[in-house]
Amino acid sequence: MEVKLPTFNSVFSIDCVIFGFEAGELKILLIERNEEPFKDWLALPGYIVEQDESIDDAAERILYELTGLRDLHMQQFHTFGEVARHPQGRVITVAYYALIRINGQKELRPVTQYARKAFWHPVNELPKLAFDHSEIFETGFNKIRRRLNYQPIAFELLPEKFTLTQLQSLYEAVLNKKLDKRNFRKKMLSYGFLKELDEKQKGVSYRAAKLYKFDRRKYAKIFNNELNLDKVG
Amino acid sequence: MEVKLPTFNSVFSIDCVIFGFEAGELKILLIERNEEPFKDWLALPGYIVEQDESIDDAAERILYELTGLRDLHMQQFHTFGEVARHPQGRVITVAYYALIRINGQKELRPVTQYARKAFWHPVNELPKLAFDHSEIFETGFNKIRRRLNYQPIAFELLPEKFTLTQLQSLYEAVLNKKLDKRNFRKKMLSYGFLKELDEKQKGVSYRAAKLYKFDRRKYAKIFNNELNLDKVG
DNA sequence: AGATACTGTGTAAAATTTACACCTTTAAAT
DNA sequence: ATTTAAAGGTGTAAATTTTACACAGTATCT
Repeated sequence: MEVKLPTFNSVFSIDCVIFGFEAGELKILLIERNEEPFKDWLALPGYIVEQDESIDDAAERILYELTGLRDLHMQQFHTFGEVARHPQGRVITVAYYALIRINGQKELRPVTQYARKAFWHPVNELPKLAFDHSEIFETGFNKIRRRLNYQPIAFELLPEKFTLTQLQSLYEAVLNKKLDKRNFRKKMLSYGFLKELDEKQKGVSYRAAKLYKFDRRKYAKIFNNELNLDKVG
Repeated sequence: MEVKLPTFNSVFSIDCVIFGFEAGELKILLIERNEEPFKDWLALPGYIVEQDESIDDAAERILYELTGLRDLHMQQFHTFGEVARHPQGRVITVAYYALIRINGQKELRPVTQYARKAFWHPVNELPKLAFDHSEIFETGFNKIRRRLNYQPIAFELLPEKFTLTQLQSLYEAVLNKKLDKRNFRKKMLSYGFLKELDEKQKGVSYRAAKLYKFDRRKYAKIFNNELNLDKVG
């Protein structure tokens, strides 16, 4: 492939805002950088796109290399292109988000040197991050807050089987407000895409709640793969 | 500024999906290309980002150079990064949209050689466009369709003074469905951000309609600069 | 047996959305 | 002057959705 295009020393990168939900708290994935610039700072997992990979592929690869996580459903949400956002040159970065079940087993283990470690951090009280990563995080958080209302993203954060109270507290964490229990349940169940299981919560020291499952097929059928979880909050 | 980053021959570009509204029809701005590849094809206005400009600045400049239009409120909506989307090399493009009042006076005149001419084309029955521009257009159209419901973008497409029927037919054009006249008016007026003027439409051969103005201040006050024009359609 | 902690449930009032049709006004045509 | 054509402008009742609100039931632990 002959390249005739005018070029300059420029780099595409990817940054990832990965949300998880644990102990009633919303968290994101951070790394501790092991490379200049911003060595030792906390940052979003992010790195440089290769010549022969699409940005979607790059996002998956980079997240894997920096955190050991794979096969997330990542989605681009904004591109940051200020001239001076990177101290070493012109770097335009495409930001992606994903949502994931945090899971004791899944180990976070960077497979490159660029990150010393990767870990979950509550979205409240985030420290200052490297580069413009604080801004990227804010933009991504606003994005999923809005998307919660018309896409079934909540279910990607919960275990496969969950109670209605868990679902509600996730909504409360993302929207940052209290919801009414009876109204929330009525609304959620009315959609018809939650499947009630013949199973109950285990290991709690109080009355165990029923477990539910998100039924992706029914959801797609009902909403033609999108629509209007409006006014849950 | 020392560049230590790994690089490869790569290019950032911008493509613009500019919407206008005229004669009850939604249109977008196309150019006729005067350069290989895709010479003589129709395309979205788009070109390459310079080293020392932010992508937002680049979007404004490029639109101006290819069409003569300036000072639009452009907003990024998606980044396209497939490896082979450009036949001459790796080009990642950030797509922007803007909405504008089409206006007999405003002349469309490219100021570079890259475009032979620029013109408005109805969004229905678009021909095949260069590169992946048809896909970019579709993505942008879906975006504004959704945004219509929670951002005051409709008013950017209409003349400063407009009738409620014009407003309604714009909504109908974007959403591609008929709305009920009485309900539409009730809803729109209930928001309280439309200012009724002491003026009527002129030059029509039937009863002239009242003119209204979008009151940006009231809008911001009411909605804290955003929210919920939900369920107009 | 009692304490603790969360589960699970219904109803009435208020607000919003929907469906629906005809008379009025203006300019142009006759 | 009268008629015609074309769009302007208006209200109400029914249906649906949203909201506000409280307490008895059950599992576990001590």
